[in-house]
Amino acid sequence: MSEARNPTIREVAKLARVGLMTVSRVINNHPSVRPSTRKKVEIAIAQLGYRQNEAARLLKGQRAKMIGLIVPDLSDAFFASCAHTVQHIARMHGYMTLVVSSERDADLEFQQGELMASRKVSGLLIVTSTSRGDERLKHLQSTGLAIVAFDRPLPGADTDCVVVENRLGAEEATRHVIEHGHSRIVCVGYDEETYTIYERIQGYTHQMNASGLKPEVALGLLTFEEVRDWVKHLLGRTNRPTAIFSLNHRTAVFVLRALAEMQIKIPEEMSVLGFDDFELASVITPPFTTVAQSPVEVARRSMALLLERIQGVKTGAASSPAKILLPVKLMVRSSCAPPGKAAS
Amino acid sequence: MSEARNPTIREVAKLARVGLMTVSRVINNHPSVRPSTRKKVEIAIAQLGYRQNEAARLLKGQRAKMIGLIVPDLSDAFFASCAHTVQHIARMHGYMTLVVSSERDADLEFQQGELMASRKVSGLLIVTSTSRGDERLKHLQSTGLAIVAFDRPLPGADTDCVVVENRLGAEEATRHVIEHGHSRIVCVGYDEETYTIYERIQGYTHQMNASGLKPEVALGLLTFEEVRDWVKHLLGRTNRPTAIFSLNHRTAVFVLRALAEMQIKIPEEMSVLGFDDFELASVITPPFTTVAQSPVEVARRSMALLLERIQGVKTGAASSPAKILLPVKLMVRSSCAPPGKAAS
DNA sequence: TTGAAAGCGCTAACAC
DNA sequence: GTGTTAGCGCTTTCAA
Repeated sequence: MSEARNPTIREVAKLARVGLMTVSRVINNHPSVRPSTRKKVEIAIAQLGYRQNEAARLLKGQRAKMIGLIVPDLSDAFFASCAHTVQHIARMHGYMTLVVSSERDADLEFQQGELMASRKVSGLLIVTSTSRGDERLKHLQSTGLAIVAFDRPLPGADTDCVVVENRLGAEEATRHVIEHGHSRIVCVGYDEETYTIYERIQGYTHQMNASGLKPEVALGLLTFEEVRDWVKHLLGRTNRPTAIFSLNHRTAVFVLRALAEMQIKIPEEMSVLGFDDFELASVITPPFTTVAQSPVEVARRSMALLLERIQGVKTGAASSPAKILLPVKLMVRSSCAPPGKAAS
Repeated sequence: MSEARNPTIREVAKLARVGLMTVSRVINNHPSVRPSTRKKVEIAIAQLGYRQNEAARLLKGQRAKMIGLIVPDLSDAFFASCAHTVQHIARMHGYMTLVVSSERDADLEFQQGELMASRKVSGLLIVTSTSRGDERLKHLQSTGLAIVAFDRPLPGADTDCVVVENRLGAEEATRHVIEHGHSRIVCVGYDEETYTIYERIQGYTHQMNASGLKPEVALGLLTFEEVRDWVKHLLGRTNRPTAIFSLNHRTAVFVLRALAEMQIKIPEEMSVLGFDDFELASVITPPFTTVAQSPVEVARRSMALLLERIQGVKTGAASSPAKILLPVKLMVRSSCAPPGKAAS
């Protein structure tokens, strides 16, 4: 139990034979310190292995060198990748990252956001699970906290925001299927409350209508069993759909599993494609066509915005919120083909 | 900019018409407060929406209601799942979670661990990337910090530790292949420095030897290209191996990809199995046989230990370190079969 | 059982 | 350019 107490600013001052404030100024890069003095202090700091005590700074009203990250589900590959990148960049800039899974619960999200704010984080990065109309988190902004929403805008959004071209991506995917000659294309997803899904539905619907086809959207399929039953039902229909477009990863996996279980051949008997790429998409049989978005890029841009905003808050410049729209990419693989005879 | 300053203990005291200390005692559940007094204070607290200022507590030498989590790579599905669970449980107990990816860099890991300690986290949960002989992190323990290692023990370990039956799992997997009639079974992984891989190699080797077969281990295959070349070389050998056992997820995916690219049929022309289960293992063709471990369970047990230890540190009881060994499960699917003619 | 005083390590405001 | 003073909100010590 060698209670090696950390050296304080006072000890540094004594060793460098200067006043407390001089040390403080050196630490905070205040300009008005003579270079020679600065040198002395820096040497003392190095010698003692001095490090700032954040608690003391906080008590004086400063913000912590921490940023908060709230995502719906940290065990989701997409968000995990975002978190990884966020944390990495944060570290590069001297911040640590407080991470929370909101479990897709708006109340929890709000409560944890407040908690982070009360911990004086410098900024908040958030993939919201609130629905339209829930603007509770926004008020944190007025306390001078930098906030960036990503993947989905914060309702009533006047925060910086980074999202991808969900609508365009879904349109392109739908067009891709249509160009293969399909006309009965259904799309599946859970929960149109979620901004991303909602947007993708819009894209899908728009493209279907533009091509004179009738859109058909299935929602609320949360478990594998539900998806399987739905697929089964689908296959039994007269004039059954010949293509399935899944609006999110989870559902895509369920569809694939269900189809495999029923020994339906992809793409001969059913074309399938999904939104959200995944590592094994090109490894599975057949290689799965998806709309890919880059979690790394989303996180990178979000952090850049946040860091800027943190600077800005410091210098008092509350510029108007930035809106960044990132491209997606249709990864054409082999799960789409012209509708086969079996399906006609 | 409604600078709604948080109420302080002083204001609560004034409102409740008691001294500062009484409020402090109520907050900290100190026994010697008359129930009636306590009541008054509690009402005042509720009325003002008072919350403790952690910075001030820290300054007085208390620990933060935070725990630190260090993993090699947060974007890895296994660790992401661990992080999710850790964070969840931490939250349930009133802690926030500081997360760091060490990028498999021992120096970074150490540095971030120290940083967390200087932030006065209550406990540290860590999947180390240090190799045998690097005991730098251990000294943090002597400052009274609760530490639990999981997935891998901390070198020179006298910390609590939660790991899985890597050795037994590898043995069982190897036996499974042998029972299918294979005799030329190679195993692949990256880096035998990593504890888990090392253990699995031991298990594989032990079982091979026990069955009178010659073990063959390929290591250091980090990129897809390297794996592909290795697989290609393997297939060209006279008396080529008939089964590949991958010791980690990443390599397994590469092997699968390489085999698919070369149009080698699994399991007819090559049996394959891997350590570490993944969501799509049962969806891909053919369903992939793996040794599964539960990240949720690993994280759950680790957090339980950490929470206990935090309590213990508080009450001064430094019990001897717990070592927990969690079972793994061989998920028999269809990627292993008796060696075919093509391979003989 | 309760309260008053001291000070944790730092920085903002003001002197020099 | 540099030092001195006064707290930030809390808990620890000691006195009542």
